[in-house]
Amino acid sequence: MPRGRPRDAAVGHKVVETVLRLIAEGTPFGDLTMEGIAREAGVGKATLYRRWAGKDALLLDAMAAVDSPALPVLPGTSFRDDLVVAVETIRKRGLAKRDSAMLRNMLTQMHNNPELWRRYHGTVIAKRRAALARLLEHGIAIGAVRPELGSDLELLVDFVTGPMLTRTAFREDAPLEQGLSERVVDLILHGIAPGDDT
Amino acid sequence: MPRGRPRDAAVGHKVVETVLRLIAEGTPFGDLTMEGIAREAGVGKATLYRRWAGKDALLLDAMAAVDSPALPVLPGTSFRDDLVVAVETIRKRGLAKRDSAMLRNMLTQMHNNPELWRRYHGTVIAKRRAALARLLEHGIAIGAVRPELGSDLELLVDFVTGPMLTRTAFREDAPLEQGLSERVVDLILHGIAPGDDT
DNA sequence: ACGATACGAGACGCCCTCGTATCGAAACCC
DNA sequence: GGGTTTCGATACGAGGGCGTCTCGTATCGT
Repeated sequence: MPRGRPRDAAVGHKVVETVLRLIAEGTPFGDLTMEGIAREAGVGKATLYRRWAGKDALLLDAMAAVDSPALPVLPGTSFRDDLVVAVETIRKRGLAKRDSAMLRNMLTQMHNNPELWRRYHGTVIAKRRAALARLLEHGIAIGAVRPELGSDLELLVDFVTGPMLTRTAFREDAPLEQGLSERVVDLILHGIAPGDDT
Repeated sequence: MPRGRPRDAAVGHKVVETVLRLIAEGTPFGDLTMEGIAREAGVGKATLYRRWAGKDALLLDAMAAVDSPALPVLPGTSFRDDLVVAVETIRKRGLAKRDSAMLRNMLTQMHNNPELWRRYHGTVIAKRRAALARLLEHGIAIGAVRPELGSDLELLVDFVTGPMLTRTAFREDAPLEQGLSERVVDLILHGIAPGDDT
C-alpha cells in the first residue's frame, strides 16, 4: 500500500545503534543532541524527525532496543554454583561500558523522565531481577535457602545483587580480583557473623 | 592589604548553596548553566566569573562544600544495634533528595570528570566508608564478625552497604517498610542459607 | 577625599541546538 | 513514465548559554 520509496530499515537500526554507542562512550543524556546523533550516524536530520517526534521519542525507542544480553546459562551443578554465575554476571556487566553507562544515565534521569525509566526498567532490569528471583525460589525449593525468606523475594534479590552492584558502580578501577564472586556468594550464603557451618 | 571592597563571603556561600539546591531538585549536571545559577542565586554573572574560572571550578567547590551530614551516633548497646543504625542511615540518605540526587549525578559524571568524582569521593564517600569499616573492625574485635573477613574490609563494606544502597537507588517509590533495616542486617549477619543459629 | 575592588544587572558577539524547509537523487507502486 | 515518498545534505530563524565587558552603586584601604 504505501506508495513511495519505502523506509530503509537499516537506517533506523543504524541510528539507534549510534545512540547506544554514544551513551556507552559516556555521553550524558543532556549532551545528546539530534544534530550530533545525525552527524555520528551519517544520517540527515530530516530522517530523524521523519521517524521520531523529538529526542525523547528517540531515546525511548533506543531503550526498548537495548538487548538484554542473554541471561547467563546456569550450570545447575549446585545452588552455590548457580549463584556464583549470577553474581559474576553482575560483575561483568558492571565492567561493560555500555551497560554501566546506560544504567548510570538512567538513574540520573529517573526523576526528570519517569517514562524513560519505566521503559528501561521494564525491558532490562525487570527481566534480570525476575531471573534471579526464580533462582532464589529454586534455592528455597531444594532447601538451599531458608524458606521464611521467600516472603519477600524483592528484598532477597536486593541482598544478592547489591554488594556486587555497588562495588562495580563505585569503582571504575575495579581490579581483576580472582575469586571475588565466590567470596561474595559465600558472604551472601552465610553472612558475616561467626557460628555458621562454613 | 587587599585594597578595594572586600568580597562578601555571604555571596560565595549563597552561590554554592544554590548549586546544591538545584542538584537536589534533580537538575542533571549538563543542565546546570552559569546563567541559571546566577539567576537563581540572585547574583550577577560577573560575580561568578570573578570567583570561578568556569562551571567545572564552581562545581568542584560545591562538592567540597557538601556537608557530610554528621555520621550517626551509634547506640553501642550491641554490634547488631550499631549495624542497624548504620544501615538505617543509608536508607534515610537514599530518601533525602539532596544526597541521592548528588550521588546519582556524580556516578554519571564519574567518567567525564574524574577530578570531580575524586573530590566528591574524598569529601563524602570515603568518610562514610571509613566509619563503617571501623564499626566492622570493632565487630571483629568483639567476636561478632568472623575474623578472617578482616582481610578485605573494603569487600565487607560493600557487602553491608550494597543491599540498602541498591534498594534505595532503584526504588523511588520506596514504601516505608517497618523493620526493613533490621531484616537487612539479619541477612547480612546470617546470610540466606539454612543452618544458622538464628 | 580618592583610588581600587566588589556588587547586581544586563548588553554583546559567538557558537550550538532545535525543528522546519528545501534540494537533487534514489527507490518504490501503478 | 508519473506520482510519491525516503534518502543525505544543507540552509534557515528562533532560542539559549558562554565568557567578556560596561554600567551605576557600594564598600573597603590610604
